[in-house]
Amino acid sequence: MAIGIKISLHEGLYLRDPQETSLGKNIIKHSIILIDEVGLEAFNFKKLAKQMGSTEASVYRYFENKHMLLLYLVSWYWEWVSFMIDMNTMNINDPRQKLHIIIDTLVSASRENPAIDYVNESILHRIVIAEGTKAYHIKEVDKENSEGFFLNYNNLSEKVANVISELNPNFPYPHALASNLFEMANNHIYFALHLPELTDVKIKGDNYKEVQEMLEYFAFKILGCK
Amino acid sequence: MAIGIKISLHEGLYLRDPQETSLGKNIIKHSIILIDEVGLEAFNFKKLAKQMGSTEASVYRYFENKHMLLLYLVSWYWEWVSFMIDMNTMNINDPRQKLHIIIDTLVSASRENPAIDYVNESILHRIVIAEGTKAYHIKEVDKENSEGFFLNYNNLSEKVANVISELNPNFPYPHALASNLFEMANNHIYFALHLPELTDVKIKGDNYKEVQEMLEYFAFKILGCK
DNA sequence: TGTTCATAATAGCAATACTATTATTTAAAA
DNA sequence: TTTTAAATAATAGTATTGCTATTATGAACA
Repeated sequence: MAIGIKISLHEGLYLRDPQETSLGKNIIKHSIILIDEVGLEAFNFKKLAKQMGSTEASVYRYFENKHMLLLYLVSWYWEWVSFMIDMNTMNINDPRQKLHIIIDTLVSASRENPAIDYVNESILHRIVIAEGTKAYHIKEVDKENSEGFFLNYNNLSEKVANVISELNPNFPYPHALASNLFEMANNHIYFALHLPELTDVKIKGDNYKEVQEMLEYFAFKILGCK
Repeated sequence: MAIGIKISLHEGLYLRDPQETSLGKNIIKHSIILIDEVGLEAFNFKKLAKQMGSTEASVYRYFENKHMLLLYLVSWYWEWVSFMIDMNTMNINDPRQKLHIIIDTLVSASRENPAIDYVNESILHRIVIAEGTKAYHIKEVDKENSEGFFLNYNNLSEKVANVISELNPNFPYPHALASNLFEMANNHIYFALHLPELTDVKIKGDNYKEVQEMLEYFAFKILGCK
């Protein structure tokens, strides 16, 4: 099943492209597992190196620090979602149906057939849910945004905003609705699992159906078509 | 203007109640200023102690670590918002009008007349916007939630959910809409200032009018009353 | 007047976030 | 096949962070 996909990410995110070498791929693979396991705060390059049988200094030759590694992983995730949306909406013209597919992809991107063996999309999804906002809630946000470090997220927002505007050209907040759908999808999965007082949906096993239904309710109601 | 308000917070948040001593109040005051200035990542107790002319060890006798201090500040903020909502909706019965006031309070809580001299509500609002989600995006979230560390946020969510249900008893997602309004309010202020591609609203000076209008549009449209 | 309590001052230690240096392996070029 | 370059491993080291312990000072109070 390993099709030859290469997720394209901003060069400024890394010092050496991890997708080019086996050590690089190993860093990606194990960092996903380890961040999920211990959380971003307790995660560091020494533990990562130990776990993958390499050295701290070697990891540092790929990523400047753990913030950049997180940003890389999060960007990877959104680029992956964007790619899945493109695949799933191919040949579909009805914007209404496109938005349905976008929402479906948002909550279930992690369950799609894995095409890249060194990335466990399902665990990566958990990381984005739990740690994703830390990638841009930083003092250097303006500088990093101006350098294009958040392009994958920005582009996806633009893409979904276009579908929204197609569906309802008079809707005044297409970008806000787009980014709100992303945030809501992740937040309410997190809430359902950890802070149930903050939501009304439940998750059984890996069934995100209620989250998906809620997003559809919100999106189509806001857009005045339902 | 200093009315004798005491914001009531969960005892588990601190080791010693900072509201009880002048050193404690100083810790609150200066931590707000310093976190805003350098960001949560670069903030630590040594710098805080230095800035306020005290010692690291003294700060540690009030808060277990910087996570707990952040949680304290965030809880303080939400309790303050909750208090303001209660004040502003006193004697108002129409749930529709209540929701208007809630949204207004959410975006402008920081501009209200400051009643507690050692807390700069306006700066605290910036901290909650920029660092707030880090308070509950942690590995220990389940344990801390079960100990009631997020009660202020949970209670506010419940309060607003009740108003929503009053307004539209058939609406299936009152808690989700409530928490989404909180998150959206803060996110889109942050986006407008730092990641403008992710929103459609603009902020001029300290005028959050467009954010407020958007929240009203979303809330009332979703609830089917507009 | 003595006792208790909070804070200040200082020190110290283990872990973190990096950087530098050298040695070894691998892999491509001549 | 040898040379050379590049990537990685091994090791060490430094500055900062996160936190604890010890003692001294001063205020409060009984």
